[in-house]
Amino acid sequence: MKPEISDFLPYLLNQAAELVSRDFQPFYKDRYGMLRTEWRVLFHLGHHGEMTAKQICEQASIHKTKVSRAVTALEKKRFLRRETLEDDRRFEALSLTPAGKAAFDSLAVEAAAFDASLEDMVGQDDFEALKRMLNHLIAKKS
Amino acid sequence: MKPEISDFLPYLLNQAAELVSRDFQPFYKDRYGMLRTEWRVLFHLGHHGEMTAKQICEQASIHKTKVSRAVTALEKKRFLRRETLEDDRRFEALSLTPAGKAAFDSLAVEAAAFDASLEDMVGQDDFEALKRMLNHLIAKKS
DNA sequence: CGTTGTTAGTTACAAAAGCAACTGATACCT
DNA sequence: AGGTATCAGTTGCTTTTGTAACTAACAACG
Repeated sequence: MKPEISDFLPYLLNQAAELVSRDFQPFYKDRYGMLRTEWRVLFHLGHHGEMTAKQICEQASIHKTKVSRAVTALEKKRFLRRETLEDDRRFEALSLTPAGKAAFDSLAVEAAAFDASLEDMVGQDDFEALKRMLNHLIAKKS
Repeated sequence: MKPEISDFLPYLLNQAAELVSRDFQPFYKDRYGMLRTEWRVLFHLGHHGEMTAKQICEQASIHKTKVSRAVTALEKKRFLRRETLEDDRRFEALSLTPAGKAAFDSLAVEAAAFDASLEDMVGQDDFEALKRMLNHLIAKKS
């Protein structure tokens, strides 16, 4: 039997991620001029507070050069500040400035609304199940 | 209550898609020197037979410039041939050469095995449910 | 016809991502 | 201490992507 394209999970994940990301992009791009990686870094810092670049790399599975450039860009936008750790001067503690926090708060509200719209789209039960499965898959893979 | 990062569906989809894609990449990259978009185009042609570039764009939600370049690359690799449609000479019918079919067949087997390994990872019921939900989401979004 | 508009696909240029080599700092090992 | 290895983060260079303008073919309307 011929394999159906809609049966290959990597394809489905890519497609879904692509479509959903594209729809959310205007929120951080138009208002704040952020790139996707910048938004992701801001998101992580907003959620977890102070982190090092390495921690962001690991948690978000983003390559260190991408994070490095996003951090530089966010710093230039005055959304983030860095402070070298005194016990190990290779590390920098990254944290959001008040302006960064404000941007994060505002975007977090919009993200929540966007998420809710996705929930409406697929139905509440499926939505929870989908998140659970994706978390499971991510945990197994990373 | 603080929103958890693992509760934002676009983030989860991106993360899952990224991790899974990265794992499958070696199959088409190392053996055939293909890029991701090339593999996706090959995949579609392998499944659907003859198609135009536009049809691939629509079905796969890939931008036409990306498809155009992937088609050129696949043609250079002798995996694909184009034939201008006589009833409307703007269109080109794209089809796989025997070499392209062979590559597709081989990759389709590996893709199926890869998919099965993902099924093992998340469990059969969740796997089916996940695919169903993603298909549903994609249908609603595109 | 011929002019205007639209469509499939390409190309040129700019932005972003990937990769490998690098810097500065720490750890380890003798 | 001195030498080597390792690690966090950056930078330079190449590859890939995104955007907009373009070409060639068709359509519609006068």
